[in-house]
Amino acid sequence: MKRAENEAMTVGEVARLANVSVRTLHHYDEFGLLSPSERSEAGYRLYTPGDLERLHAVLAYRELGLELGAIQELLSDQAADPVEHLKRQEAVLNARLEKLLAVRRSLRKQMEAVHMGINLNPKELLEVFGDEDPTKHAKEAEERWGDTDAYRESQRRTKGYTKEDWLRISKESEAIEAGFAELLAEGVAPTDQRAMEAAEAHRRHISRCYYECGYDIHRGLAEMYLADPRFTAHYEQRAEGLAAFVSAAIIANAEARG
Amino acid sequence: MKRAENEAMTVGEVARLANVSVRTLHHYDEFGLLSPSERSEAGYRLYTPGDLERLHAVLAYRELGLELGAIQELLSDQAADPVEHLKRQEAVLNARLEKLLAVRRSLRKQMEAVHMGINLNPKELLEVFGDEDPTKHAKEAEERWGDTDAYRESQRRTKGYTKEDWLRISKESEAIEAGFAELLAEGVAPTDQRAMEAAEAHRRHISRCYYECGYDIHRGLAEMYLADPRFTAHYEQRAEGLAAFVSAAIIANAEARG
DNA sequence: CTTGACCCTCACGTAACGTGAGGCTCTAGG
DNA sequence: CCTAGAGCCTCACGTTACGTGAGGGTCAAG
Repeated sequence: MKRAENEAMTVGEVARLANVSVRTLHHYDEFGLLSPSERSEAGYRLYTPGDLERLHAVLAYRELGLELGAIQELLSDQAADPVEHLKRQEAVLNARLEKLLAVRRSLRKQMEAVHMGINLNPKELLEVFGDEDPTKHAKEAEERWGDTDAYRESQRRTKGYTKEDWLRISKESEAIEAGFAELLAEGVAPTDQRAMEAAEAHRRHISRCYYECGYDIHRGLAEMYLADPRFTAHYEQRAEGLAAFVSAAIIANAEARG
Repeated sequence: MKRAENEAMTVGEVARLANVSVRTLHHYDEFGLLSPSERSEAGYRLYTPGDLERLHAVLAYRELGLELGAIQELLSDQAADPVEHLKRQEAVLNARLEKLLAVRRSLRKQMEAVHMGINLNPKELLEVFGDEDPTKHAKEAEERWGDTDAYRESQRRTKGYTKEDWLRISKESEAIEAGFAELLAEGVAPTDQRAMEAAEAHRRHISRCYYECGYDIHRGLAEMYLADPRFTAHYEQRAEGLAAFVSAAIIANAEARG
């Protein structure tokens, strides 16, 4: 057992986990996109958790149709912190989603046309494919992204966060959580007006600082706070029952306003 | 001007229209997937409207990630009428959409984790990519589709439409349209209860026979009936003002129930 | 009758792996 | 201890869906 203290995984294990082929991992290694940080004495590739994280980013970008070279550039971009990557990924993904939705609209229009015995002319149907696929050939990806609404939107919110900004954001979330904890301590019900206001503040905070968070998405977060022990723990370590309280408040708020 | 009566288009024109490269069209020709039905005396490829229709189907399937060989099989499948193709495309597309939405959920979870200072373990993040991409390697596509919820759902509705079924469906839409026309003739307002019931019947008819049609999608159809002259004409030829009436009734119904 | 925009047919290049070939390495069982 | 089988290694050529010229006709305009 030359494997680093049970930490590292072999190619096969990683491949199964990420549902990619071993060859793919070899390829990424060869390409220099993802080289395992360790090797066993026998020369076996050993992937650390850190490597897995990188792999995750790679796969996320790949899923969005970026070329390996472009992915490499993005991942080696020093100026980009993890949140930046996540935002980029979401921006590209949103563009991709919009495209697919457009295709679906076109499909439904065709079905409706058949339904009504109408002949659509092929030219107009082809137009759906006309708007450039924003994920293809993503050289100068930065520029391209500037072209998508989603990215502009995302950028508009995050334009040049400075250290002070981050400090302020972190203080804000602190204040919001503290607010929840206080209400809980006072014995206020999560369906109370004040709890719902706290939930709304939480939602708006996310929307301002991270991503557009509608009521349905917010509801999803509420569920996760209870379903995922790590998120639960985050709240529980401040006060017992806080996770459930926050979750309930968010849901009540979503019901009321969403 | 050897071009067949102004009907056919050259590669370049088609390429621009469909936003693909000329080479791509050459490739499809060479591959036998889409050979223009005509050639000019000089040997220029000339695409007829029929060819454009086929190209549209090809691009739709391609957009969904199918391989050219698979697309060819599908398009040469005699047993499949146009509606069948559209349904297949929608089924695959829905699977693709679900996948992307899953990735987006994962991204948001990560952002939320950063937001809360939590460390997600890479293994679980990789799991998002774990569920097979239903569009990849679409040999025996039929079988694979049988694996996606969307397709089962779609199939469940359409299982073995016979000629009588089609006749019944066509009679149903006839009846629905006649119902609208009658209400219009009686001078009933589109916001009237009876008009909204007709709209609801229309929506349910589509849902039963074609695809899941929610209120928002239905609203989209209503807009299209006014925006696209061919759809407008379809209703107007039955009665003047019918297109606007149907459209208004659908919207009223969606507002009320959606 | 030339010029520029298109078109043709080869034909080789590329990206992201797939698919063996030939050969170590590791762990469980006899 | 030894062997089988599953897993790993490094070449290295194959594949898909085009990209990218090369070399050479075609066509409408001036």
